[in-house]
Amino acid sequence: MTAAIFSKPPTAQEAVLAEMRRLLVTGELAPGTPIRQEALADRLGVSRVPVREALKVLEGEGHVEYSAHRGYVVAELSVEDLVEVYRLRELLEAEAIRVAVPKLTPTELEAIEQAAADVTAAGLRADLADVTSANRTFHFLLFDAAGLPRLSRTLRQLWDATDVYRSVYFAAPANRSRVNDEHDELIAALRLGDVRAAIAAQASHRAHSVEAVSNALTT
Amino acid sequence: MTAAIFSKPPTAQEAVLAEMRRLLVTGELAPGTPIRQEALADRLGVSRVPVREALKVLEGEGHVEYSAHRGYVVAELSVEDLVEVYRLRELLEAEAIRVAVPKLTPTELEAIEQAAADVTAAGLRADLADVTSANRTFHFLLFDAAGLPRLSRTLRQLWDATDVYRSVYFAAPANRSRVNDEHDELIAALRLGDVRAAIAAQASHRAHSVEAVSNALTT
DNA sequence: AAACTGGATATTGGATCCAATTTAGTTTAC
DNA sequence: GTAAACTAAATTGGATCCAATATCCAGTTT
Repeated sequence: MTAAIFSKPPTAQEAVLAEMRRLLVTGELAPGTPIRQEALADRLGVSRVPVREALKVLEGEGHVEYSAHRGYVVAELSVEDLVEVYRLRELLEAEAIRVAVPKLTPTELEAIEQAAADVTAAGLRADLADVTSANRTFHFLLFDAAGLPRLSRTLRQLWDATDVYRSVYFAAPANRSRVNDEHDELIAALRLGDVRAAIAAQASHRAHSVEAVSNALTT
Repeated sequence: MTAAIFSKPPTAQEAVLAEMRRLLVTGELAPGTPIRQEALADRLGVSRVPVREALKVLEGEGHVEYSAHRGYVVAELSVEDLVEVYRLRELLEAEAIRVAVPKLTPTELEAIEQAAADVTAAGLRADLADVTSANRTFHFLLFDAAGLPRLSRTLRQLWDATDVYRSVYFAAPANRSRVNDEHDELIAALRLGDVRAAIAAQASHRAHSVEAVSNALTT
């Protein structure tokens, strides 16, 4: 009897971390705002200690910036940063696809297709949070299939860095429907085991989103 | 009288972090060993709080692994990990060189040449720690010249992950002298502004070290 | 003898308290 | 009137204390 379904936060730092991530992507903690540890701790019903540990994690991921004795502020993302992130994603996602596609099992492919369907379903419900998370699942099922843990980790960091803007992107129904088409195109390439086409599909997919988001940033 | 030239540790977590990094690269904290927070804190003359914050940073960098209520253990690096790290370096360092070389200023080039000289000098003194740090300075002067902060950050993470083995590599005098030649070759390419040659030089440089280190790992 | 149970011990997780530093505001000197 | 210097408040950094969890070991049961 492998244990109960304990929905669980086994530890407070994790709960704090999860909640802070939510605050960051929803923009409740907006870029540039200083983070008052005590206020945050009170709000989450814990002491400052787990908050500080969570902040150290977020600092490592680049979501907050730290200055000794001065505290943490929510990191800002410039257009240059955005372009850089997408360029790095281009290089690394291509590698992930190169490695993953030849080893894709039918089971993995099926899971990917299911994830794409989830994106579509969430899109029809206009549930932005679900779209975002299903979309992430879709892409990382593929990336993780490469079996390169550090590559996955690095890609996750890069995705995290721009997560704030992903829900903005999915807010437009036009973008949501285009994303579905692009996912289908990628899946078709995966079914054929066509590495080149898969990389190309992922590239145009990425290009569309960087364009949309950088427009949103500059305006 | 603004005090001394910041001999420095403004904060204890940073001091702990620096010391732990040293313990990790020297192998005094060997891969696989559990980290007892209190023992470590006593040893460093601080309480457990700054130790825990430093550990969170190291966790983010992949140097230690964490399990709730079970604590931290020093991460192990398999040969597969090593190969993966070097493959990612290959992709990202090529990009850094592509961007940096065309914008290299004479000042930057001079600094790079100076760093190469420092590597040689430290090598003659057989000062492994200095060789390692001068070597790192040499390469990152070039990478940083690309002006892409996230790329630099990611590359630093990858370098850090294998730092443990770098001093092993430099321990052999033959490796030290070969490294000098390879640095010269890279510098020559930089002087000419030859991106392709610079990438090639960096690639063979990297190939030699991955070969040596993975030999050391398997034996 | 093997497996389970209970409890003692070690270790981590979190809360509270105090110290150190920064920041803002005010005063004072020139 | 401006700028340096001092003071007070806010905020972070660190230490200590207590709670929660895991680990280890003895004892019991089968």
